[in-house]
Amino acid sequence: MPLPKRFPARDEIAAVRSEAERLEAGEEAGETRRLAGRVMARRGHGKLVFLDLVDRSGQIQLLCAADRVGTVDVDLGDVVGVTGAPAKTKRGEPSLAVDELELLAKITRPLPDTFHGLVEAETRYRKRYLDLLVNEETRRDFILRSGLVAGIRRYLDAQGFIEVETPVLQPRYGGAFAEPFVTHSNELDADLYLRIATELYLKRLIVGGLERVYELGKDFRNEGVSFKHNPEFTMLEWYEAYADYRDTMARIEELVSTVAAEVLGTTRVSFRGHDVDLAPPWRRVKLIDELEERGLWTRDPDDLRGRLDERGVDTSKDRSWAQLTDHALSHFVEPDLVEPTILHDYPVELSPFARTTDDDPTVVERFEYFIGGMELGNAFSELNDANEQAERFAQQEGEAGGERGDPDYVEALSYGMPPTGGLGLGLDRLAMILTGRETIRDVVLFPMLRERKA
RNA sequence: GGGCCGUUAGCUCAGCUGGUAGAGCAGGGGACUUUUAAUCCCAAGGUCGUUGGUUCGAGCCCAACACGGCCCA
Repeated sequence: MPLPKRFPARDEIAAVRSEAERLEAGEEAGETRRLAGRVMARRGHGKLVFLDLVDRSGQIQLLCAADRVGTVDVDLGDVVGVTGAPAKTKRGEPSLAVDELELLAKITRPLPDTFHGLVEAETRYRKRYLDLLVNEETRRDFILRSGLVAGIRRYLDAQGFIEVETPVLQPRYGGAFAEPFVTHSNELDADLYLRIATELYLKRLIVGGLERVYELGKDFRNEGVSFKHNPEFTMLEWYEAYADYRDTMARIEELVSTVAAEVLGTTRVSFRGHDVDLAPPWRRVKLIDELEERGLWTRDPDDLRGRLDERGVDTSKDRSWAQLTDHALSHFVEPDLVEPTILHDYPVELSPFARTTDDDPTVVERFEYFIGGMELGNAFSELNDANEQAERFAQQEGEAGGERGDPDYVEALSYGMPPTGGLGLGLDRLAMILTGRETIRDVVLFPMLRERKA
C-alpha cells in the first residue's frame, strides 16, 4: 500500500508541547492533536514505546501504548504523522499520548549518530541535510539566518525602499576590486561575467528616479576561500537618494541593531571570543588616523612598502600605493576593530565611486564598518558627477587591478543623479556575527567544496 | 601557493614496538506498560581515502596523489 500523500490539519510540536507542559504529571488532556515529523529517538518498552518526534518548531515525546495504537513498527529516522492527546508522564515529561500512528516516509539507511551528532566538517557541508537533521544548532542557525534576511527586508521596505533585481550576467563587471567568473552566451556569441557587485546597475536606477532601492542577492568573486570568503556570497546593497554617508552610517547602525534585537532578542553577541554590543552609536574613527597611529600613513609608496616589509608583510603582489594601503588596513587595523566601528574618510585612490570631502580633495566620503575584527561592508556618498567619474575611471585603468571603465554608466550619470548614499553589506558575515559561527561555511547551506573524484 | 594536522563499520571514536581489525550508538532478530543516550540477550557489519614502495608480514614505516581542517601568503 502506498504511503499517504498528505497529512492535513497538522499542529506544531512546540505548541502542543507547551499545552502538555501545563498538565499535571500523569494527566492526559481531552482534546486531540495531530503532529508530524521525524522520529529521532526510540525507547522500546514492550507494550509501551516512547518516541521522540521532531519538527521545525521543536521536539516532543510520543507515548505509544499497544492497547491504543497496536504494534509500533517505526525505526529511528522514519517520518510519521500521529493523532493523540497532550499528556504528561509520571516522570513529568510533556508528551502526546498517541491513538493513531501513520508512517509517511520510510528511512532505508541508518541515520548518523543522534547522540554525538554529525561532526566531520566535510560531511556536514556535502550532506547538509544530515547536518540539519541531526544537529539542532545547525537547524537553529539557518532558521536564524532566514529571520535575519526577512528582518532586513522588513526594515528597508518600511523605510520606503523598493527591492529590485539587476543582471547577474553582465557584459562588463564593476563596482568592486575582484576577479570575476567568466561564462559565455551562445545566443550573443559573447563572453559574460557573473556580477561581482550590483553597484553600477542600482545607481542607474537612482538616476531613473526610483529614489530608494535595494537588492539582496548573490555576488560572485573568482578568488580564494577562507573563513570569511566563499566564491558566491550574499550581498545587500542599498542606494538612498538625497542622503550622504553620514545618513548612511546612522541607517546601518539602526538596521543591524534592529534586526539583531528582532532575531536574537538582544544586541549583545559573542563572536570569535569577543563579546560585542551592536547597539548604536558605533565607534567612528578616521582611516588615516588609525594608520598614522600605527606608523603606516604615508603617501610615498616606496616608503610604505618599506615599512610593511619591515613588519614581515609580503608586499610582492601589491602594485600600487592604493593596494599597499589596503594591505596595511587589512593587516594592522582591521583585526583591532572588535567593537562595531565605522572607519571613514578614505584616500581617493582607493575609492573610485565616492565623493571627495569638502575640505580635502584627496579624501573621499567613504566608510567601511567592522565587527569582531571583520569587515562587514562598505559605503559612500556616491560620486554623481559624470565628468569626475570618467576621470576616476581613466585614472583607475592606468593602474594594475584597477576598476575598468564603464562609459554607459558615465552616460547615465550625465543625465543627473541626485546626491545619494549607498551601502553594501556582506550578509553571510552578518549571519556569522549573529549566530556566533566562526566560519562562513557554517552560515552558507551549501558552501563551495572541491568535487570528489571517482 | 607554503607549512602542519586529519581520512579506520552508516555515525562518533580506539587501535601498543609492524604480527592478519575493536568499542559505543545506529541497522537486523528477540524480551520488557512510564522511559529520557532506557535496559538486557543474540546474530551481523570493514577496499583501514587512493596508488605505489619497504618488509617474511603494513591500519601502523616511506613516497606520490585526492579530499578536508587549521595557520601563513
